[in-house]
Amino acid sequence: MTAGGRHPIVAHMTLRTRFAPSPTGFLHIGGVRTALFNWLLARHHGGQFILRIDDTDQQRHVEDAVRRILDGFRWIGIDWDEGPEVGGTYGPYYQSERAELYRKAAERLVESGHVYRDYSTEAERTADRAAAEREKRAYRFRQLPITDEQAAQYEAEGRPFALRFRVPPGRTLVLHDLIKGDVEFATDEIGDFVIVRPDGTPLYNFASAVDDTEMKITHVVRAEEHLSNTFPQLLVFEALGAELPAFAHIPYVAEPGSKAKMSKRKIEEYEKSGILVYLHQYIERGYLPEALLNYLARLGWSFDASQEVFSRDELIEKFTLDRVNSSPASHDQDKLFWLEGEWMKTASPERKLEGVLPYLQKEGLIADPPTAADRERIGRVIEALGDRLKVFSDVIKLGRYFFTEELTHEPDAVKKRLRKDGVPAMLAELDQVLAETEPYDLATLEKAVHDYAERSGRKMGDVVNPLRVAVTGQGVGPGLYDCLVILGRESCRARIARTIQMLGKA
RNA sequence: GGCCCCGUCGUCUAGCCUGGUCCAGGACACAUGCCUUUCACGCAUGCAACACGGGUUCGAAUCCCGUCGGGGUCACCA
Repeated sequence: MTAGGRHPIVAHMTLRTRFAPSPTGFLHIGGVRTALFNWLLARHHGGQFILRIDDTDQQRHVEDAVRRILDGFRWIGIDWDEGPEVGGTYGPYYQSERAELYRKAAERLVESGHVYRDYSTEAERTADRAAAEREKRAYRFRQLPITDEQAAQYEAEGRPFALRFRVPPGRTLVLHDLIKGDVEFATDEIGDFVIVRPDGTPLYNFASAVDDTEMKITHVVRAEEHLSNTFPQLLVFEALGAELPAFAHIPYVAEPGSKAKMSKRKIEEYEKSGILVYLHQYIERGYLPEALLNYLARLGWSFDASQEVFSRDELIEKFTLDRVNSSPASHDQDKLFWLEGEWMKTASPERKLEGVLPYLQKEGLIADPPTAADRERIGRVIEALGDRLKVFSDVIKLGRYFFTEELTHEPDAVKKRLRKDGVPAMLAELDQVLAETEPYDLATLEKAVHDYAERSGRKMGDVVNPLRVAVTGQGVGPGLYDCLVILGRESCRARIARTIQMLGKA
């Protein structure tokens, strides 16, 4: 038996891909990337992308988790043709609502003899597994010998049973994976696997194959940890007499600086070192969706030897599976951040203003809703910040002082720029310069400060830097004259006075 | 442990299928310099890799074998 065609992308049929998240916790960027590859493949070929919720294993709080997943996709710009909220002709799209479909499929497999009732208990299986381990042989579940009388008796007792797939011995399965190439797997390596629990709920390897068949999925693109799982699924497809989809197993996303898969247990550790692994963390920090989309697409995929920056449309146009790498890629926070900066450069002032708003409001630095004056000031701050603003939340770190009269001096900057002989006296003179500069605008201020430097025989750096720290409290930031103008004369003079006072005290 | 996948600069990758144009190209990061009032941006330069060992060949990152390393999977999880 072989799976997938050699020319799997067939023109006459519509290409259909799917992403099937289980609604537990948050969306991981590795998961988003898997969804993205599915989506790009569908969009590139004018096909459909389906969202299916794999919720066979849990009951509560599913709706909330699903909503978070959906919101995440909407944010990054991945839309789905069928699935939750939009419906579709092959629904329902929640596995928990597809019980009847699974039951029918299981029934067919029982009738055709591919599946049998397993009355084993957990204790028995545990013992067998332990025995196998002791004897250093692999544990593979096989049907226990059972007499007709026993079977009849169990049935009469109403003894619970699971449905197991009878794996044919001695066969070699071949998968023509679109990324990994041909992969062979011996059925002797596969134990008889459970397809339906005693309570009637289906298991992944079965439900997945049934759904992919029913939903007419043509291309299964998923993370490579499913590669081994594919073989039992192949058996299910075959037993069902279903047409096989093509498979593409993409490498997983490894943790930064390593080839190890990102681990849920290390999330806190990652966050401490500035590594974000959940989609919502990027949203909360004010990343641009196109930057993350660009980054995720490039992780394990490339178009040519040089292009790094891709718009959404360009990705759709250029994405093909044959350019997907077959080895794992580790998450690179620095590269993402660089891409973020590249995309932020393309954002309009209006968009930046809207993006920055929530952070200022959360900090109580502007009114909610913002006043016209707030908007006006934010616009000027954004312009002054320029390329320094990489993610929206940076507005707090970089520009807090524009929105509050509280002046907190950064210790390092004070030490470097203000703790020098003659600085308080110079600041007092500069205060006079600011007081007398008329009009109080960029060009005039610049000339005034220049003249002062010349007059007092100082280098520009020795004037400008202390003055910056005096009015902003920070050693780095936008151009000094931008700061002076945005802050305004009165505020600047007040800040200088406070700085002189502070220097006198310490 | 069995089986399966993977192995090019620190990282993302191009090149590998169809051996020579590769003393291995691009990007991020890092370093230095320029620009500049700081930082960011921009520009220039630099650092830096074919996991190892055999073989095939006139010639190997590219083909073959082995070793080592990393990962996945062996569930009534997905």
